[in-house]
Amino acid sequence: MADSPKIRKIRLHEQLKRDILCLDLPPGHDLDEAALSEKFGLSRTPLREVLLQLVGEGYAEQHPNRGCRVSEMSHTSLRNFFLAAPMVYGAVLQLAAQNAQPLQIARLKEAQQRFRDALKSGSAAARSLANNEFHMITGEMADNAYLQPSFQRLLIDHARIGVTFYRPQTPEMTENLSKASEQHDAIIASIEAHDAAAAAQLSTDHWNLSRGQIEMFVMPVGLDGGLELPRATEG
Amino acid sequence: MADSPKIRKIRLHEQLKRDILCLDLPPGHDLDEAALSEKFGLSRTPLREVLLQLVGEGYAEQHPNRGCRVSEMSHTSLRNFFLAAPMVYGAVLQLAAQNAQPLQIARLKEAQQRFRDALKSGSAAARSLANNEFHMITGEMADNAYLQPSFQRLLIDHARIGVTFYRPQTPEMTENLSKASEQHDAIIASIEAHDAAAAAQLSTDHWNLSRGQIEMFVMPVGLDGGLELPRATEG
DNA sequence: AAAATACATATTGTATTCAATCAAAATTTC
DNA sequence: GAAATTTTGATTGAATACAATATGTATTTT
Repeated sequence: MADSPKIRKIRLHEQLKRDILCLDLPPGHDLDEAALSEKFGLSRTPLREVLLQLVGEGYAEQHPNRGCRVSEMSHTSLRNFFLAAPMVYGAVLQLAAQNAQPLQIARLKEAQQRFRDALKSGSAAARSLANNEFHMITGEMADNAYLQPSFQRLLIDHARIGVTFYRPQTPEMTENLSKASEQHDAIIASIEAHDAAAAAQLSTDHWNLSRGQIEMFVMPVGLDGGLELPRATEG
Repeated sequence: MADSPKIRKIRLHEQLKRDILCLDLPPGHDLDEAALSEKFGLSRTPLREVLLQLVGEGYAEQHPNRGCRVSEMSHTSLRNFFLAAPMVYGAVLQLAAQNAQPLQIARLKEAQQRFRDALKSGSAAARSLANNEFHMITGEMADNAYLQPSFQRLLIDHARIGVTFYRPQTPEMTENLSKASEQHDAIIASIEAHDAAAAAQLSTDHWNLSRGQIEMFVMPVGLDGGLELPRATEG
């Protein structure tokens, strides 16, 4: 097992990204330099470079003299997410359909297989990470350096939202997950056919499904029946 | 004149950004650590952090064991730029119209004044930088952390393209510049009126004007008259 | 003479050390 | 006893020293 500082640095980077995506490192969590430095066997200098990279990629935020923290997720960011995501996702999938290379399509199919596996046996985190990988590949396919940065940031919070909200607890939610998987298959087909229009439509559909799922969590149907509510108090 | 390492670091960051935007540091130019370190009176450690930040912001690219270079601009990137820019610019201006704060509007007006000044007296670089500041403020107004990264990257290359192509050499090009200035005024008005639809339309107009100007350079009208052309040969 | 290999040099990457800044706790003063 | 100030501990930021990697040149071999 090769193990050099360079390898450790890459591992650290990958590990932190995964931990942030699946909320093992929750929003706002302090990324302590000394602790991480010791844990990953790297001195603080290369470690800080990794943290700066994460900041550049949108995984973390830097506060002067206060170190780095995992990017926050507020109600404001959620709203902005819903505003930007449909547009960027649509554009990316259209371009993906136009530009996808055979090798990338093969990788997309593999990712989709992993997503299917995660649906059966995995946790919410595993599903979300697999879904993230799938969409990351579509981003590569689009091959547009100007869209990529926003797309990447959207994917970060899409994954984190997914971990939070995609915990199937009702039959309808489980059904939605298999629908999402079917849509992935359709997306692959549209990309393989280089059908940009179909890809755009599928993007909309996929997005609407995702949004519906999230809405079920954010705005659940109220509970029926005889809860004894305390009298309202000011304060 | 206060002068601490922190200040020098910020100055270095600002200076490099400006130099890259106005092509004083052209695409592909090597950002030598030792040289910059000496020039700005900083050790290599904070200098490297600035370079990493520039990489994260899209100003530079990092190659393992080969240091950092100013981001490249190829025909591919130009095409991708034209694909992404109208969409993102439109979205940003709409959101700017919705969300702009009075203080930001005041700053936008100041930026527009500087743009007007640059039109009269400045160089192509000065005009492009002033234009860049104007649009940067609209990006702040939009206040959407997901769109911001792509918008920022577009602005970088918009500025660099501007320096290259916005050198008025014909009356029509000069006329275009004052049209652009008028459009800025109209954009300010639409933002101040919180009229998102008007802002969207102006974004399209502004973009079309910009694209037309660039096209005049990329695809100039052919030269008339008696050039003795060699016989066509197969390549 | 051309190609390949080895060596020298320059540059990047990492580690360690030192300085500055911030937050919190304890002491002093009102 | 409460508020303000000083002091202390911890953490971030910068500089220097060291190691590894790559490129270019020179020498050797075919």
